[in-house]
Amino acid sequence: MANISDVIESFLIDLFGDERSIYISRNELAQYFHCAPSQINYVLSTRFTVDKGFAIESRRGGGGYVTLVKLSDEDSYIAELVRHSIGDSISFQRVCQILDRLVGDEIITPREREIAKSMTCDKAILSYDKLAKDILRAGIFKNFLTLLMKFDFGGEN
Amino acid sequence: MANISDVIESFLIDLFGDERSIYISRNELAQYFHCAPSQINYVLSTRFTVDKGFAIESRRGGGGYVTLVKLSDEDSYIAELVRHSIGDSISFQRVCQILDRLVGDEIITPREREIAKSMTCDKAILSYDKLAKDILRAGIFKNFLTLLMKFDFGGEN
DNA sequence: AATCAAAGGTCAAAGAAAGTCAAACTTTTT
DNA sequence: AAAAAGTTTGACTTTCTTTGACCTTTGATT
Repeated sequence: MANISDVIESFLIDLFGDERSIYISRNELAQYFHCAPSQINYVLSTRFTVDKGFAIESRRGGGGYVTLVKLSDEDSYIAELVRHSIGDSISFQRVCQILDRLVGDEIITPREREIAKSMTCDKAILSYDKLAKDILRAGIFKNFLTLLMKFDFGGEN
Repeated sequence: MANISDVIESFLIDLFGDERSIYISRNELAQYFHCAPSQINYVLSTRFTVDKGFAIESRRGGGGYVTLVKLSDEDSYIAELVRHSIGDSISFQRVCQILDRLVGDEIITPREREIAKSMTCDKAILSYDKLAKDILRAGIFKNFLTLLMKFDFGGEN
Protein backbone atom coordinates (compact mmCIF):
# COMPACT_ATOMS: atom_id res chain seq x y z
CA MET A 1 0.00 0.00 0.00
CA ALA A 2 2.93 2.27 -0.70
CA ASN A 3 1.41 3.99 -3.71
CA ILE A 4 -0.78 7.05 -3.74
CA SER A 5 -3.41 5.50 -5.97
CA ASP A 6 -4.30 2.91 -3.37
CA VAL A 7 -4.38 5.54 -0.65
CA ILE A 8 -6.70 7.76 -2.64
CA GLU A 9 -8.89 4.80 -3.48
CA SER A 10 -9.47 3.86 0.13
CA PHE A 11 -9.92 7.49 1.08
CA LEU A 12 -12.75 7.73 -1.42
CA ILE A 13 -14.29 4.46 -0.35
CA ASP A 14 -14.26 5.67 3.22
CA LEU A 15 -15.84 8.89 2.07
CA PHE A 16 -18.84 6.96 0.83
CA GLY A 17 -19.70 5.72 4.28
CA ASP A 18 -23.31 4.62 3.91
CA GLU A 19 -24.06 7.12 1.19
CA ARG A 20 -24.83 6.12 -2.33
CA SER A 21 -22.76 8.87 -3.84
CA ILE A 22 -19.96 11.27 -3.05
CA TYR A 23 -19.09 14.66 -4.40
CA ILE A 24 -15.53 15.84 -4.84
CA SER A 25 -13.37 18.45 -6.48
CA ARG A 26 -10.57 16.99 -8.56
CA ASN A 27 -8.17 19.82 -7.92
CA GLU A 28 -8.79 20.01 -4.20
CA LEU A 29 -8.30 16.29 -3.85
CA ALA A 30 -5.08 16.47 -5.82
CA GLN A 31 -3.84 19.27 -3.61
CA TYR A 32 -4.78 17.36 -0.51
CA PHE A 33 -2.71 14.39 -1.63
CA HIS A 34 0.05 16.48 -3.19
CA CYS A 35 -0.31 14.79 -6.53
CA ALA A 36 -1.06 15.76 -10.11
CA PRO A 37 -4.76 16.33 -10.79
CA SER A 38 -4.63 13.73 -13.51
CA GLN A 39 -3.63 11.26 -10.83
CA ILE A 40 -7.20 11.52 -9.63
CA ASN A 41 -8.42 10.59 -13.09
CA TYR A 42 -6.10 7.64 -13.03
CA VAL A 43 -7.55 6.41 -9.77
CA LEU A 44 -11.08 6.91 -11.01
CA SER A 45 -10.48 5.12 -14.25
CA THR A 46 -8.73 2.14 -12.73
CA ARG A 47 -10.71 1.76 -9.49
CA PHE A 48 -14.13 3.24 -9.95
CA THR A 49 -15.20 1.68 -13.20
CA VAL A 50 -18.61 0.50 -14.26
CA ASP A 51 -17.36 -3.04 -13.97
CA LYS A 52 -16.64 -2.37 -10.34
CA GLY A 53 -20.08 -0.92 -9.90
CA PHE A 54 -19.50 2.79 -10.02
CA ALA A 55 -20.65 5.55 -12.28
CA ILE A 56 -18.91 8.87 -12.59
CA GLU A 57 -20.47 12.19 -13.38
CA SER A 58 -18.57 15.40 -13.68
CA ARG A 59 -18.65 18.92 -14.89
CA ARG A 60 -15.87 21.22 -16.02
CA GLY A 61 -15.51 24.91 -15.76
CA GLY A 62 -15.95 27.20 -12.80
CA GLY A 63 -17.64 25.35 -9.98
CA GLY A 64 -16.83 22.06 -11.65
CA TYR A 65 -17.04 18.81 -9.71
CA VAL A 66 -16.87 15.05 -9.83
CA THR A 67 -19.55 12.80 -8.43
CA LEU A 68 -19.10 9.10 -7.85
CA VAL A 69 -22.20 6.97 -7.66
CA LYS A 70 -22.29 3.45 -6.34
CA LEU A 71 -24.48 1.41 -8.64
CA SER A 72 -26.77 -1.12 -7.08
CA ASP A 73 -27.24 -4.46 -8.66
CA GLU A 74 -29.59 -4.64 -11.56
CA ASP A 75 -30.70 -8.18 -12.08
CA SER A 76 -29.65 -8.37 -15.68
CA TYR A 77 -26.10 -7.35 -14.96
CA ILE A 78 -24.56 -10.75 -15.49
CA ALA A 79 -26.58 -11.49 -18.57
CA GLU A 80 -25.52 -8.14 -19.92
CA LEU A 81 -21.90 -9.00 -19.33
CA VAL A 82 -22.13 -12.31 -21.08
CA ARG A 83 -24.16 -10.94 -23.91
CA HIS A 84 -22.42 -7.72 -24.73
CA SER A 85 -19.74 -6.58 -22.41
CA ILE A 86 -17.43 -9.54 -22.80
CA GLY A 87 -16.46 -10.35 -26.31
CA ASP A 88 -14.21 -13.09 -27.53
CA SER A 89 -11.36 -11.88 -25.43
CA ILE A 90 -10.87 -10.34 -22.01
CA SER A 91 -7.94 -9.20 -19.92
CA PHE A 92 -7.33 -10.50 -16.42
CA GLN A 93 -7.63 -6.98 -15.06
CA ARG A 94 -11.11 -6.70 -16.44
CA VAL A 95 -12.05 -10.07 -15.00
CA CYS A 96 -10.94 -8.85 -11.58
CA GLN A 97 -13.06 -5.74 -11.84
CA ILE A 98 -16.13 -7.73 -12.69
CA LEU A 99 -15.48 -10.20 -9.90
CA ASP A 100 -15.08 -7.37 -7.42
CA ARG A 101 -18.43 -6.10 -8.39
CA LEU A 102 -20.02 -9.51 -8.09
CA VAL A 103 -18.68 -9.70 -4.57
CA GLY A 104 -19.92 -6.20 -3.85
CA ASP A 105 -23.39 -7.20 -4.98
CA GLU A 106 -23.16 -10.39 -2.93
CA ILE A 107 -23.65 -12.56 -5.95
CA ILE A 108 -20.50 -14.46 -5.12
CA THR A 109 -18.42 -14.77 -1.96
CA PRO A 110 -14.91 -13.32 -1.66
CA ARG A 111 -13.63 -16.84 -1.64
CA GLU A 112 -15.44 -17.64 -4.85
CA ARG A 113 -13.93 -14.54 -6.37
CA GLU A 114 -10.48 -15.79 -5.51
CA ILE A 115 -11.29 -19.13 -7.02
CA ALA A 116 -12.43 -17.55 -10.24
CA LYS A 117 -9.33 -15.38 -10.27
CA SER A 118 -7.05 -18.32 -9.72
CA MET A 119 -8.59 -20.02 -12.71
CA THR A 120 -8.36 -17.14 -15.12
CA CYS A 121 -5.06 -15.50 -14.26
CA ASP A 122 -2.20 -15.63 -16.71
CA LYS A 123 -0.40 -18.20 -14.65
CA ALA A 124 -3.32 -20.57 -14.86
CA ILE A 125 -3.60 -20.34 -18.59
CA LEU A 126 -0.70 -22.06 -20.20
CA SER A 127 -0.37 -20.26 -23.44
CA TYR A 128 2.09 -18.68 -25.76
CA ASP A 129 0.90 -15.16 -26.43
CA LYS A 130 -1.24 -12.70 -24.63
CA LEU A 131 -3.93 -12.65 -27.27
CA ALA A 132 -4.43 -16.38 -27.08
CA LYS A 133 -4.60 -16.06 -23.30
CA ASP A 134 -7.28 -13.41 -23.43
CA ILE A 135 -9.33 -15.49 -25.80
CA LEU A 136 -9.11 -18.58 -23.66
CA ARG A 137 -9.89 -16.52 -20.58
CA ALA A 138 -13.04 -15.16 -22.17
CA GLY A 139 -14.33 -18.66 -22.72
CA ILE A 140 -13.58 -19.81 -19.21
CA PHE A 141 -14.98 -16.71 -17.61
CA LYS A 142 -18.14 -16.66 -19.65
CA ASN A 143 -18.81 -20.18 -18.65
CA PHE A 144 -18.39 -19.17 -15.03
CA LEU A 145 -20.87 -16.32 -15.42
CA THR A 146 -23.31 -18.56 -17.19
CA LEU A 147 -23.13 -20.95 -14.29
CA LEU A 148 -23.90 -18.15 -11.86
CA MET A 149 -27.08 -17.41 -13.72
CA LYS A 150 -28.10 -21.02 -13.34
CA PHE A 151 -28.02 -20.71 -9.58
CA ASP A 152 -31.26 -19.59 -8.18
CA PHE A 153 -30.18 -16.40 -6.53
CA GLY A 154 -32.95 -16.51 -3.99
CA GLY A 155 -32.30 -20.21 -3.56
CA GLU A 156 -30.48 -22.83 -1.57
CA ASN A 157 -26.83 -22.88 -2.56
CA MET B 1 25.67 -23.08 3.17
CA ALA B 2 28.06 -20.60 1.63
CA ASN B 3 25.86 -19.37 -1.15
CA ILE B 4 23.64 -16.33 -1.15
CA SER B 5 20.52 -18.25 -2.01
CA ASP B 6 20.73 -20.23 1.19
CA VAL B 7 21.40 -17.10 3.19
CA ILE B 8 18.41 -15.34 1.71
CA GLU B 9 16.29 -18.40 2.28
CA SER B 10 17.03 -18.55 5.98
CA PHE B 11 16.64 -14.81 6.29
CA LEU B 12 13.14 -15.09 4.91
CA ILE B 13 12.30 -18.05 7.05
CA ASP B 14 13.41 -16.10 10.11
CA LEU B 15 11.31 -13.19 8.92
CA PHE B 16 8.21 -15.34 9.21
CA GLY B 17 8.62 -15.76 12.94
CA ASP B 18 5.18 -16.89 14.05
CA GLU B 19 3.40 -15.13 11.24
CA ARG B 20 1.62 -16.97 8.52
CA SER B 21 2.80 -14.59 5.83
CA ILE B 22 5.52 -12.04 5.14
CA TYR B 23 5.61 -9.04 2.88
CA ILE B 24 8.75 -7.99 1.07
CA SER B 25 10.08 -5.76 -1.67
CA ARG B 26 12.13 -7.65 -4.21
CA ASN B 27 14.44 -4.75 -4.97
CA GLU B 28 15.05 -3.80 -1.35
CA LEU B 29 15.87 -7.35 -0.49
CA ALA B 30 18.27 -7.58 -3.44
CA GLN B 31 19.95 -4.37 -2.35
CA TYR B 32 20.24 -5.61 1.19
CA PHE B 33 22.01 -8.73 0.02
CA HIS B 34 23.97 -6.99 -2.76
CA CYS B 35 22.64 -9.34 -5.38
CA ALA B 36 20.67 -9.11 -8.59
CA PRO B 37 16.92 -8.70 -8.10
CA SER B 38 16.33 -11.79 -10.16
CA GLN B 39 18.32 -13.67 -7.55
CA ILE B 40 15.33 -13.19 -5.31
CA ASN B 41 13.12 -14.81 -7.89
CA TYR B 42 15.52 -17.67 -8.03
CA VAL B 43 15.32 -18.18 -4.29
CA LEU B 44 11.56 -17.96 -4.33
CA SER B 45 11.17 -20.38 -7.18
CA THR B 46 13.54 -22.95 -5.75
CA ARG B 47 12.87 -22.65 -2.01
CA PHE B 48 9.39 -21.30 -1.54
CA THR B 49 7.47 -23.57 -3.83
CA VAL B 50 4.11 -25.13 -3.28
CA ASP B 51 5.85 -28.43 -2.71
CA LYS B 52 7.72 -26.89 0.15
CA GLY B 53 4.56 -25.44 1.56
CA PHE B 54 4.54 -21.86 0.37
CA ALA B 55 2.40 -19.75 -1.89
CA ILE B 56 3.54 -16.51 -3.47
CA GLU B 57 1.56 -13.43 -4.42
CA SER B 58 2.97 -10.30 -5.99
CA ARG B 59 2.28 -7.08 -7.79
CA ARG B 60 4.40 -5.06 -10.23
CA GLY B 61 4.69 -1.37 -10.81
CA GLY B 62 5.07 1.48 -8.36
CA GLY B 63 4.35 0.21 -4.87
CA GLY B 64 4.87 -3.34 -6.03
CA TYR B 65 5.49 -6.13 -3.53
CA VAL B 66 5.88 -9.84 -2.94
CA THR B 67 3.96 -11.74 -0.28
CA LEU B 68 4.91 -15.22 0.87
CA VAL B 69 2.29 -17.36 2.57
CA LYS B 70 3.14 -20.39 4.65
CA LEU B 71 0.71 -23.19 3.88
CA SER B 72 -0.62 -25.18 6.79
CA ASP B 73 -0.30 -28.93 7.25
CA GLU B 74 -3.86 -29.68 6.29
CA ASP B 75 -2.90 -28.33 2.92
CA SER B 76 -0.34 -31.00 2.33
CA TYR B 77 -3.04 -33.21 0.97
CA ILE B 78 -3.87 -30.75 -1.74
CA ALA B 79 -0.20 -30.19 -2.35
CA GLU B 80 0.09 -33.90 -2.86
CA LEU B 81 -2.52 -33.69 -5.58
CA VAL B 82 -0.73 -30.84 -7.29
CA ARG B 83 2.58 -32.60 -7.02
CA HIS B 84 1.82 -36.12 -8.10
CA SER B 85 -1.72 -36.76 -8.95
CA ILE B 86 -2.02 -34.14 -11.64
CA GLY B 87 0.56 -34.10 -14.35
CA ASP B 88 0.77 -31.78 -17.27
CA SER B 89 -2.57 -32.88 -18.49
CA ILE B 90 -5.88 -33.96 -16.95
CA SER B 91 -9.27 -35.05 -18.19
CA PHE B 92 -12.47 -33.37 -17.10
CA GLN B 93 -13.65 -36.61 -15.60
CA ARG B 94 -10.65 -36.75 -13.35
CA VAL B 95 -11.15 -33.14 -12.32
CA CYS B 96 -14.69 -34.00 -11.29
CA GLN B 97 -13.49 -36.91 -9.21
CA ILE B 98 -11.04 -34.76 -7.36
CA LEU B 99 -13.63 -32.03 -6.83
CA ASP B 100 -16.07 -34.55 -5.43
CA ARG B 101 -13.49 -35.64 -2.97
CA LEU B 102 -12.78 -32.07 -1.94
CA VAL B 103 -16.47 -31.55 -1.31
CA GLY B 104 -16.60 -34.81 0.62
CA ASP B 105 -13.78 -33.62 2.82
CA GLU B 106 -15.50 -30.27 3.22
CA ILE B 107 -12.59 -28.41 1.77
CA ILE B 108 -14.85 -26.73 -0.77
CA THR B 109 -18.60 -26.18 -0.94
CA PRO B 110 -20.79 -27.86 -3.54
CA ARG B 111 -21.25 -24.49 -5.15
CA GLU B 112 -17.53 -23.99 -5.39
CA ARG B 113 -17.25 -27.38 -7.02
CA GLU B 114 -19.73 -26.31 -9.66
CA ILE B 115 -17.76 -23.15 -10.25
CA ALA B 116 -14.55 -25.07 -10.70
CA LYS B 117 -16.30 -27.46 -13.01
CA SER B 118 -17.75 -24.66 -15.08
CA MET B 119 -14.27 -23.30 -15.57
CA THR B 120 -12.58 -26.52 -16.58
CA CYS B 121 -15.16 -28.28 -18.68
CA ASP B 122 -14.58 -28.74 -22.38
CA LYS B 123 -17.04 -26.02 -23.23
CA ALA B 124 -15.11 -23.47 -21.19
CA ILE B 125 -11.83 -24.26 -22.84
CA LEU B 126 -11.81 -23.00 -26.36
CA SER B 127 -9.45 -25.33 -28.04
CA TYR B 128 -9.08 -27.56 -31.04
CA ASP B 129 -7.93 -30.94 -29.91
CA LYS B 130 -8.49 -32.89 -26.76
CA LEU B 131 -4.85 -33.05 -25.81
CA ALA B 132 -4.48 -29.29 -25.86
CA LYS B 133 -7.62 -29.04 -23.75
CA ASP B 134 -6.32 -31.45 -21.16
CA ILE B 135 -3.08 -29.55 -20.93
CA LEU B 136 -4.80 -26.22 -20.47
CA ARG B 137 -7.17 -27.76 -17.96
CA ALA B 138 -4.27 -29.05 -15.89
CA GLY B 139 -2.84 -25.55 -15.60
CA ILE B 140 -6.15 -24.00 -14.62
CA PHE B 141 -6.99 -26.71 -12.15
CA LYS B 142 -3.60 -26.73 -10.52
CA ASN B 143 -3.85 -23.05 -9.95
CA PHE B 144 -7.23 -23.57 -8.35
CA LEU B 145 -5.81 -26.16 -5.98
CA THR B 146 -2.91 -23.92 -5.15
CA LEU B 147 -5.32 -21.17 -4.25
CA LEU B 148 -7.22 -23.44 -1.91
CA MET B 149 -4.07 -23.91 0.06
CA LYS B 150 -3.72 -20.20 0.55
CA PHE B 151 -6.98 -20.01 2.43
CA ASP B 152 -6.71 -20.50 6.10
CA PHE B 153 -9.32 -23.18 6.50
CA GLY B 154 -9.87 -22.40 10.12
CA GLY B 155 -10.30 -18.77 9.14
CA GLU B 156 -12.72 -16.14 7.99
CA ASN B 157 -13.42 -16.69 4.32
C1' DA C 1 -21.43 37.93 -28.53
C1' DA C 2 -16.64 37.63 -27.30
C1' DT C 3 -13.45 36.80 -23.95
C1' DC C 4 -11.44 34.85 -19.95
C1' DA C 5 -10.49 32.06 -16.14
C1' DA C 6 -11.59 27.99 -13.76
C1' DA C 7 -12.58 23.66 -13.74
C1' DG C 8 -12.11 18.79 -15.45
C1' DG C 9 -10.21 15.38 -19.48
C1' DT C 10 -6.73 12.99 -22.35
C1' DC C 11 -2.75 10.97 -23.59
C1' DA C 12 1.81 9.73 -23.93
C1' DA C 13 6.27 9.56 -21.81
C1' DA C 14 8.88 8.51 -17.85
C1' DG C 15 9.37 5.93 -13.70
C1' DA C 16 8.95 2.02 -10.58
C1' DA C 17 8.37 -2.37 -9.55
C1' DA C 18 8.37 -7.40 -10.46
C1' DG C 19 9.01 -11.44 -14.04
C1' DT C 20 11.57 -14.23 -17.53
C1' DC C 21 15.19 -16.42 -19.58
C1' DA C 22 19.44 -17.83 -21.07
C1' DA C 23 24.31 -17.64 -20.60
C1' DA C 24 28.20 -18.03 -17.53
C1' DC C 25 29.89 -19.84 -13.56
C1' DT C 26 30.32 -23.24 -9.52
C1' DT C 27 29.61 -27.47 -7.15
C1' DT C 28 28.43 -32.20 -6.96
C1' DT C 29 28.01 -36.67 -8.90
C1' DT C 30 29.41 -40.33 -11.78
C1' DA D 1 37.47 -35.74 -16.30
C1' DA D 2 33.00 -35.35 -17.89
C1' DA D 3 28.37 -34.67 -16.97
C1' DA D 4 24.79 -33.03 -14.34
C1' DA D 5 22.86 -30.04 -11.16
C1' DG D 6 22.65 -25.85 -8.91
C1' DT D 7 23.72 -20.75 -8.66
C1' DT D 8 24.52 -16.07 -10.19
C1' DT D 9 23.99 -12.36 -13.29
C1' DG D 10 22.21 -9.20 -16.43
C1' DA D 11 19.57 -7.93 -20.43
C1' DC D 12 15.04 -7.68 -21.72
C1' DT D 13 9.87 -7.76 -20.81
C1' DT D 14 5.52 -6.77 -18.65
C1' DT D 15 2.64 -4.41 -15.58
C1' DC D 16 1.25 -0.65 -12.96
C1' DT D 17 1.92 4.23 -11.45
C1' DT D 18 3.06 9.08 -11.76
C1' DT D 19 3.64 13.34 -14.10
C1' DG D 20 3.05 17.04 -17.17
C1' DA D 21 1.81 19.27 -21.41
C1' DC D 22 -1.99 20.28 -23.93
C1' DC D 23 -7.27 20.12 -24.78
C1' DT D 24 -12.25 20.92 -23.85
C1' DT D 25 -16.14 22.54 -21.33
C1' DT D 26 -18.51 25.80 -18.55
C1' DG D 27 -19.85 29.99 -16.15
C1' DA D 28 -18.87 34.73 -15.44
C1' DT D 29 -17.60 39.21 -17.18
C1' DT D 30 -17.21 42.68 -20.45
